[in-house]
This record gives sequence, C-alpha cells and structure tokens, in this order.
Amino acid sequence: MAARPDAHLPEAVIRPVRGLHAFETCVEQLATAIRLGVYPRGSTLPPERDLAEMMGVSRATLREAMAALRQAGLVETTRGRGGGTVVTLKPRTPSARAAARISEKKRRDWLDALEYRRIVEPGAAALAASRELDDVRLAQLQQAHDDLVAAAGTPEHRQADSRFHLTIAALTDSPRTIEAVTSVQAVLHEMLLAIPVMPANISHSARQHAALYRAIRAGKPTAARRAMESHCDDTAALLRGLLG
Amino acid sequence: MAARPDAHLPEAVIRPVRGLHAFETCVEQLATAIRLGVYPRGSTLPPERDLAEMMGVSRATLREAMAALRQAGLVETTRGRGGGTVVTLKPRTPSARAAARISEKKRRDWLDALEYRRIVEPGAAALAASRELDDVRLAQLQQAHDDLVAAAGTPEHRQADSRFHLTIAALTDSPRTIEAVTSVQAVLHEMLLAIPVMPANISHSARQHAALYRAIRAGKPTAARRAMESHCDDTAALLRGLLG
DNA sequence: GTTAAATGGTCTGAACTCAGACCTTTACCT
DNA sequence: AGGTAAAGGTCTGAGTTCAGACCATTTAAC
Repeated sequence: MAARPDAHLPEAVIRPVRGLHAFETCVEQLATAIRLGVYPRGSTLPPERDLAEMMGVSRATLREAMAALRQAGLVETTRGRGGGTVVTLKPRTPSARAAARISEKKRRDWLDALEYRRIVEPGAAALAASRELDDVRLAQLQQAHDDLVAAAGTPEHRQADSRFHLTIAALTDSPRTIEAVTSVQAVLHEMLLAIPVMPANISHSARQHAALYRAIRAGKPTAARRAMESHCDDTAALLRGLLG
Repeated sequence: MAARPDAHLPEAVIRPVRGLHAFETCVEQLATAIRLGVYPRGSTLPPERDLAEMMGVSRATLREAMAALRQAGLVETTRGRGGGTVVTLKPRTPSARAAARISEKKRRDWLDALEYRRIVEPGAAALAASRELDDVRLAQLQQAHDDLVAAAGTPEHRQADSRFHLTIAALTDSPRTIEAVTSVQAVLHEMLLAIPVMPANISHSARQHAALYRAIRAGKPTAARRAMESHCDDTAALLRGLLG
C-alpha cells in the first residue's frame, strides 16, 4: 500500500458537490420535465408547496424558479383556489440551424451520455421486464406506447418518445434507475433539438419500440434488453454521425 | 394529450435538488473516498485549494469538512510546506453487531442499490473491455488486480476490492459511468461494514475477479459483462439473504 | 350568498456559502 | 543563513437559501 494514492482514482472519484445554485437547478429540472412532456401543455403543475417539498427546496427558492419559467414563457400562473401554474409551452420543433457551433465540451458530454445510455436504458428495460407488473402498471405502459404510436407531429412524437422511455424506467420501481434514465433522456432531448432527425428514422424506431413494448409486457428481460440495445445503438449511430 | 400529466411520471421524475448542505456532502464524499481506499492510510490528500476546486466548493466550506474529518479521527493535518492532510484511519473490520437495527428506509435503499449495481457495473465492465487500452491503463488494471490478490486482512481486502471496481469504471473514460459506479460502491461499502461476510465468499469472489480481469485485458466485452453479472448476482444474493 | 379551503404573493431574520485577500508556519533551495 | 515556495489558518462582506408566518385572491362547497 503506497503512501500516495493510485493517482488515477482520485480525480475520477472526487466529483463536484453541486454545479449550480439551487434555483437554477430547479429551473432546469422543471423546464426539462416540461419539455420532455412529463407535464404536457395545458396540464397544471403541483402547488408550489408540494413542488418545493418534492425537490427538497424552500418555497422561496422554488418561487424564484417559477418566476423564471414564467418569464421564459413556459408556464402561466393564476391565483386562488383552483388556480395554479399551467404549462403553456408548445413543444418545439428542432431547428435545423442549431446544429452549428456546438462546443467541444458539449460534444464530449453528449457522446458520454450516449455511452451511458447504452448501459442504463437496456438495463432498465430488462429490469422492468423482470418485474411482476400489475394491471395499473401494464395500463401505464400501454398508454405510453399508444401515445407514441398516435403522436401526430414531430415535437409531439418526441415528447411521447421521452414519456415511453421514462415510463419503462418507472416500471422498475428503482429510484436510482429512474433517475439515471431521466437524466439521460434530458440530455438526449437536448441533442435531438439541436440535431434534427428525419421521419425515416421514426418509423424505424417505431418497430423497435413495439418490440420493446411486447417484450416488457410479456416479461422477457433478455428480449427487452436486446430490443433496447438495438434501439440505443441505432439512435446513437445516427447522432454520432451528425455530430461528426 | 390529457390536461393532467400521466400522474405516475412526475413523482418519479422530480427529484430532490440536493439532499444535504455542501459541507456535509464534502464530508461524506471525502470520508467515502478514504474508506474505499481511494486515499489509503498514510497518503496525503491534495492541498485544500485543489480539493476545493475539484469539488466545486469554496475553500471555507471545504475546510469545515476537513475539520469534521479531523474531529472524527480520519485524518491529521500539519502545516507548512510539505505539510498537508494525511489519512490516519485504519480500515475497519466489519462489526458483527452492526447488522441489527437497520431502518426500513435504509433497507429499501440498499436493495435498490443492489439492483442498480446489477445494471451499472456489468455495463461498465463491458464498456471497459471494449476500449483500446494503452499500456498505462493495462498497468493500472493489473495493479488493482494484484493488490486485490495480495490483500492481507479483511478490511484491506475490502478496500482493494473497491479500488478494483473503481479502476474498471475509470477505464471506461465515461464520467457518468464512473460516477455511477462510485456511488454504488460507496453504498456497497456501507452495507459490507454492517453485514459481515465470511472468508469463504472471498475466495469465490476471487475467481470471479480473475475472470473479469482476464476478460477486460483480453478486450472481450461480452465475457466481461457476464463475469461481472455473476459477481454482482452472487454478492447481491448473499447480502439480500442477510438483509432478510 | 356566505364560508371555508386552496392557492399564489410577501416579508423577515437566521444560517450557510462564496470569493478573495491576507497571515503563519515549515521545508526546500541557494 | 536567508529567501522563497507551499502548505494550512483567518477574516470580511456579499450573495443565497431557508423556515415559517402572514396576506390576498379565487373558487368550491354548503
């Protein structure tokens, strides 16, 4: 046992305690949830007091975040009983010209997210498929898949896609797994807004989603993992190609 | 698109912004790094200014954390050039009586960590095996494995085990993967302190570690994944048994 | 129509965190 | 021996966040 550490481990293991201020983090998290379609257009967010507790933050801080979201036009707020904060953001269509000027750092981060996703989402799919799913869970899964099939425009499809993946994660009942998938989907969403994807790929994805859905519903972990692996591989290949 | 959210997603997706104060988080992180053997007994931690920057925290806050570690007897500090903070903690032997009185919440968290680990570590192993490993990396891996084989007592073995797993994660070069494995190993370490494991299991693990090492060195992702899966499954079965 | 409940809006003092300058101690170098 | 560099130790003022009480507005319930 040397008196110096292994030297490669510390820098890998010691990580930032927190990147941003609490209210910035709240803004990001809520904005992401809205953009991913966790709170669809027209839906009402939970009361401030509840949200603050969910996020482990004081109401004052949460309200600052809400103000920012209001400012940015994602939500509108009304007072009084039955009031609350309503999502007004229209799902965005990817902007073709956004692909330019992606910093090297961001590019690295995105590539890392793709590799991490390849680990996390297939694992989540397999775990979900290995669960005994009650009727409620099965209905949630079917709903998410139906929404995905039915999604009309590109932005709606994107949100339905996120919700499908998040729903699979939620089926695992594993907080760590859910968080991992959520954070991966958030980055993926960001990438897909910057890098427009053609409709051809959507029908390709649809087949994979269907296979995934069947495998999970049938309780076949290996098949579910395989289906998710293919899906991640194909998406990743596409995005890597467009990232250079 | 309903006007209410899917109801099962928000509570799964909205997560605490941060659980603890910055200085508490620093204490935990450093204590974990020390207990995991990232900084072995007798080694010197980086200078306060460097550590503070690594953790994204002000020096004042970091120093509070250091004071707590000193207080707890994990480290000792000397001033002046060539001084610094030295790890004095002896690796602990699991205490047999600690297994009692584990809160239901903690038990759940531990079980979740085992499931998450089963996703993350095999994925990390496969990814590491798929990398082109240069001589430096191979040497790191071999060193970690040699340490593991050579480890004398139980606590030393435990630290060498952590370092072996963390080293594999570090080989992936994927920040997200490294963080995931680190956090999982931290919880695992906590579990193993509370739930003593018999020497018989160690020789069983040793064979799996050796297989894992060979697979990664040989660049065989599938074999590496399988080896890690078996390893995680066996450890998990053991711990689940002891957790009830 | 009155009342009660649910919701957002506001305020305050305490605690935590930060950035950065400056001080003290010690060892290495010339 | 003297000087300099590298480390920990200290201080200060500003910014952030917190917990909780209280206010204002609107609607649902009766």
